[in-house]
Amino acid sequence: MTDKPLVNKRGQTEQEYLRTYDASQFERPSVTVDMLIFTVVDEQEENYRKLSPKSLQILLVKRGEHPFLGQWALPGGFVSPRESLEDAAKRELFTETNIQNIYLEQLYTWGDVGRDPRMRVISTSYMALVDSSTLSLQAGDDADEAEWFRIEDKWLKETKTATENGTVTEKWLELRLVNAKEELSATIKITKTIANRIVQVKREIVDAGNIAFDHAKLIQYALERLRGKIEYTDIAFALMPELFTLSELQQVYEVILGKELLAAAFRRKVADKVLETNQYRKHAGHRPSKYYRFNPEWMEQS
Amino acid sequence: MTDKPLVNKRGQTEQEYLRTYDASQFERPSVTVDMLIFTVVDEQEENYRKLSPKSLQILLVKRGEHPFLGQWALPGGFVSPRESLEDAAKRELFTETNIQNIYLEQLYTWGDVGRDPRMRVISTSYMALVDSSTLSLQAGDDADEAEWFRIEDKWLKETKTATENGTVTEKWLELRLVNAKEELSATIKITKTIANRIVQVKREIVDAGNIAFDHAKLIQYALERLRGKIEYTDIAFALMPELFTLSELQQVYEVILGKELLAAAFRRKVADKVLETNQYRKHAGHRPSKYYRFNPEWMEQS
DNA sequence: AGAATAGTGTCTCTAAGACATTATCGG
DNA sequence: CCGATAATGTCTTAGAGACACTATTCT
Repeated sequence: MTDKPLVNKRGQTEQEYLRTYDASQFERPSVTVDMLIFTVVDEQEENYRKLSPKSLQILLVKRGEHPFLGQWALPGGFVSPRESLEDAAKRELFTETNIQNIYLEQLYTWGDVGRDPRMRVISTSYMALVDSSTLSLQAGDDADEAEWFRIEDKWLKETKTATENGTVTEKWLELRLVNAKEELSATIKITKTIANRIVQVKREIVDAGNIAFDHAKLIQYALERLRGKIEYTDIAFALMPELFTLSELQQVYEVILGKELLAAAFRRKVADKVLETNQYRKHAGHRPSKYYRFNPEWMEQS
Repeated sequence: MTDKPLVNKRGQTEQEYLRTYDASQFERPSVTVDMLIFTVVDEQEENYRKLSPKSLQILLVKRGEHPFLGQWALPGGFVSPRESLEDAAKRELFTETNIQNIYLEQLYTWGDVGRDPRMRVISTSYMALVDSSTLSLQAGDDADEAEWFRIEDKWLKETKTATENGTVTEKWLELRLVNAKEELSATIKITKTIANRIVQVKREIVDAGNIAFDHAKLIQYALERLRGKIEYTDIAFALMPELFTLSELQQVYEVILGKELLAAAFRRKVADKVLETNQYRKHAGHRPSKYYRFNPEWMEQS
């Protein structure tokens, strides 16, 4: 940088400083990544004319070791010294699903003390979105005891109280994760405090319902983020196969948002984001629908 | 939980397992928090009739030790074993500014290897928003070499290339941090890859321009998040004093978004979020403006 | 034929953009 | 009076919501 080497108060150059630096002087926490792997799958439908309803699913693994032995947890693991956080997330994703190159987004880093009874653990959660048609090729392979759960949440109750300089709103939610074999149900309390024009949100687990660690909280948070992001970005396409009909796309929006959308408005909204093909989905007992694909020219803002 | 205690494959109960657990078996990274502390201040204005223009500022500290000795860095420090991530952020904020109970939000966790030449460091960045009127009371106190910098960014150039199954957009930005005494200028490249309907964004420092570590990247990211959030949340109020005029509020939006807004539309938009007072800002060489305060009853969606 | 979805047309309503107009001060 | 900001009125435009209507298939 300059001709004269920079020295610190003890007269050391950078090389000297680094040579004598003791990296072990601070006690360090363990760092892990937790994966929130979502997909949307078709449920069974007996009436051949009707569209099969879709459901949002999340991947969990059964714990084979203490703590929380036998309970269900998010896939994840320790970040090794030589890999970046994102590489660790990709590695965990690959070992769990055998899939690469899918949508992956860092969500939040959970750093409360006491999250893990063994030691201090700080963990960063990543959300991955998988197209279920890719997935079905290798469902239930080597992964011991990894299973998909249908995910739903239910509003339970809400209270709002006035305080000296603002309000406090408490909201209770039930998070339900359902499988052919298992049914997990957790209760989470979300407290929103408004004081002195500052909004703060806190999440607490009221009942973990057989979900290990604080993972019920991480799942609820991810679901909220997924809902928020699907409205103003194009992440929904990461859940779709290469070719899809507009009705299928709309179903994906509906199952994530948990409400029905009007077809006319929906089609107007996505019109610029998709490209027509000349293929049709046929043999469905009703008018065939055109297949579309994602339009990569569509530039989302940012 | 049950009468028979759960045991793992080695026949251990949870108590036995935890007693024999070796917490030091994995090599662990250091974890730090980095603080992005923003405020909006009035610049000088000679014409007594005109409103003083506002500028967005960020707090930096001058490094007194290797590495990056003499360069400017974000305030921050190590997370200690007994405090949560958020507590660490609050502690750093307090030691740096003497302020508590302000807006604080976790932004992102940076986990690339080689971010710090001393050792593996993973750091979580937190954004804090400060009302500058509170701040002026204790500006430039004990904090050695902490200073506010006016922050601006400038679009430099953009390229868009078609690839096999999507597009790649590269955008170069200049980040300028200006002070009475110093002027830092960094260049950042943002690469946005769209492949197979999946969007990925990567940030790289092209020229760190006397900003320590990868902090230029963290600052640019925080600025982008601040811009995004001010549009769909009410965080702007965290930057305002208790009483403010609507023109002042509009100025804050304008300086953060970097564009002018139409007064009529702006007033319609914030009308429900504020409460009138019967006080006026006078002696300004023009029609007095009414003071408003934040309306805590205004519920933002979430 | 009829049950179902696919796809379009169009009216209404709301919110944002644009811009003109009035109000009010300090000098 | 003048220069400046404060505050409101109103026309236009864009987009979402609502809903009716037409098109097309398979058993």
